[in-house]
Amino acid sequence: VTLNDVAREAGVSQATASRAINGSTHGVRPELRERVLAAALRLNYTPNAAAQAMVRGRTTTLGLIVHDIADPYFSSIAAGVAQAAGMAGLQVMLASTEHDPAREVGIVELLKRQRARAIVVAGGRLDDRAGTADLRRALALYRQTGGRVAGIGQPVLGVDTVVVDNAGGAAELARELHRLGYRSFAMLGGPERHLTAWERREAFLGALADLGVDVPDERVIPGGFDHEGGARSLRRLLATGIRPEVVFAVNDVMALGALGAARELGVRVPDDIALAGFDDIPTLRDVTPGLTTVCVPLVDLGVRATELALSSTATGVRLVDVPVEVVVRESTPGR
Amino acid sequence: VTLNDVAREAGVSQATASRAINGSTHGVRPELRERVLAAALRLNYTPNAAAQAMVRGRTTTLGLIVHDIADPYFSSIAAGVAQAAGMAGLQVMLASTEHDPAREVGIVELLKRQRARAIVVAGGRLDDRAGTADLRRALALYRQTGGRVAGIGQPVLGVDTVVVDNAGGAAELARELHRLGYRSFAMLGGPERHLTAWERREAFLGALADLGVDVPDERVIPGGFDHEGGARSLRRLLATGIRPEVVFAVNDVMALGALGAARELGVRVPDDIALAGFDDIPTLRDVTPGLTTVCVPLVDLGVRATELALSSTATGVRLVDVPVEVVVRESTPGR
DNA sequence: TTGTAGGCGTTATCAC
DNA sequence: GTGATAACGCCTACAA
Repeated sequence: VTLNDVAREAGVSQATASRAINGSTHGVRPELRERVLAAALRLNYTPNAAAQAMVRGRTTTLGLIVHDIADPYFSSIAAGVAQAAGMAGLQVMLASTEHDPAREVGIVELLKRQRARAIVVAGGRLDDRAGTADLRRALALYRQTGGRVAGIGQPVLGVDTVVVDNAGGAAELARELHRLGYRSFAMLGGPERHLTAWERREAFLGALADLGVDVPDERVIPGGFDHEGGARSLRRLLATGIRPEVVFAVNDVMALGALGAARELGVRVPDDIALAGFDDIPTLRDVTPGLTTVCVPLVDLGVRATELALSSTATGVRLVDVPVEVVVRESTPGR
Repeated sequence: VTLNDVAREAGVSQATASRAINGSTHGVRPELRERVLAAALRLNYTPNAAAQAMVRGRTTTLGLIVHDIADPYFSSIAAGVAQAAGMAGLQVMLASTEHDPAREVGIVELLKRQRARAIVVAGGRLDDRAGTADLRRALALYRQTGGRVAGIGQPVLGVDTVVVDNAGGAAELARELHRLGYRSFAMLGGPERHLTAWERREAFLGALADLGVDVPDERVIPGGFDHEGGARSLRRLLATGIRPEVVFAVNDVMALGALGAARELGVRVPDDIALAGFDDIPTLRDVTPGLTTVCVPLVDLGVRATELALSSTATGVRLVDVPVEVVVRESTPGR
């Protein structure tokens, strides 16, 4: 059922029907207006968004690319994006890449096809030339067609980015732990080439070095960026016989994995070993002991990235720095 | 940049260009094909999905309606939907209603406008005539235009539904707790009119009654269906001076809220009071003590609902029953 | 205020 | 095999 049908049913021209239903309230007599609306209702008419998009040349879709929507980190960001997009009258097209870098490019191309108004890329980047370069290229092409883009994390995609102060947060955390009296550290460092993990590792180690504390390489355990990765890394660490006073996992999900592993091994947190994470995901409110971490305003990240994308221009790359804040909880009582 | 541009650039007709790029590989000489593809690449051409959708009369979009994407219950379901939709070559349009029932109707209408292929409604329903009726009507109208729909939860929307066995799970949980030796119960019952909450409450109480255990009304505390609701309800319960042996919160998120409240009040779980929830959200893996609950296969719910929607027909309502399973953990050690 | 007509980018049905 | 040409459903000058 098309606008044409409605017009005929109401006994008016298509133009009038169009104006009555969607357009300029201005210019249509109330009586006709009523008649058209009634006809539309009677016929269960709904404007065809595709047709509208075509003639208007743009859609009201905003694409959101995440690695895994079930991860509280991403779902919090998604909540922010959904919120901000809603305010702007846009619909969110969610794409979960399941950590497959090749899919990201495919998704960008799809969004380009759809003429999506903007794209928010929320995934943390790996430092792999190939994958990132492909995505960069795809995004550049998309922008070339008038699309707007914003990233979250590191400014490595050649687009406007909400930059999380990973280095500052990690350094501050290191200093705080030092202040609490810890002197023997270890780290669950995540993937070697993962940019976020890398930034947090380097800053943490750097700050400790500035304080005269050295962390030998064997105390920096690489591994997955997820729950299981954290668990495995902690097991590996403890298996070496090393017993640091405090362990820093480069994100909360890993820290929680480590916490579970410690529990299984009968290692008490924080009595036997202190533990800290990064992100302050909402899950933490339910965890005992409360996990010391660096609070990243996740929902806000989504909101800001959306706003950034919508206000972005075809040229130039803007960066928005987001401050983070150390939150000390029971998992690092000090000594 | 349109197909026309590409055709001109390649020196062929628009029809040929179309065939070369998208269509029937059959019918275009390899040489021309190459030329067209090269031109398309050079011009950064991307087919306009809106135009395609219009002429084809349908899209590859699947709508997903949830109350709050940041809630682990919904984000797990969303992961399942995303997965299944991906398999079927569809894109997921995520809509978060933020618990606003009026928005649901708006979203359905939007999806109808978009000519979305299907819609999955994941939100638990309130037993409010008005809200549900409006949504029912909107969905019926959508289906009338050829759209496919599946719901998750209770079959009250007049559409194919993945039905969670709330009653069976709650009853089984009651029996299990009884078997563990508990005789004094209380319940954090959620909203009075919330269907899911209602089913779980009734079944739990019914099963206990069958076992000869009575739960006085003052031990069934109504409240919000969320974290804060659980916390408040537990506080209210304890404030009355009642000290049940075990408390059943009608969902895990509420149970976690209650757990936090108990902790604040210095009430130990499970030593002073045992606690059980419902859903088995992923968050639970990180919580101590391990929470006894009824496991609902959340991701699977999303997958099945998606499949159900895609295979649904214009007429008739099919129901898919999903079994649930009681999982006993440390929060109910028995007595 | 209302109607007419052209065009948005594709695909598909025809002839050639 | 390839190329005109007619839809698809809607919006919007422009004309009346």
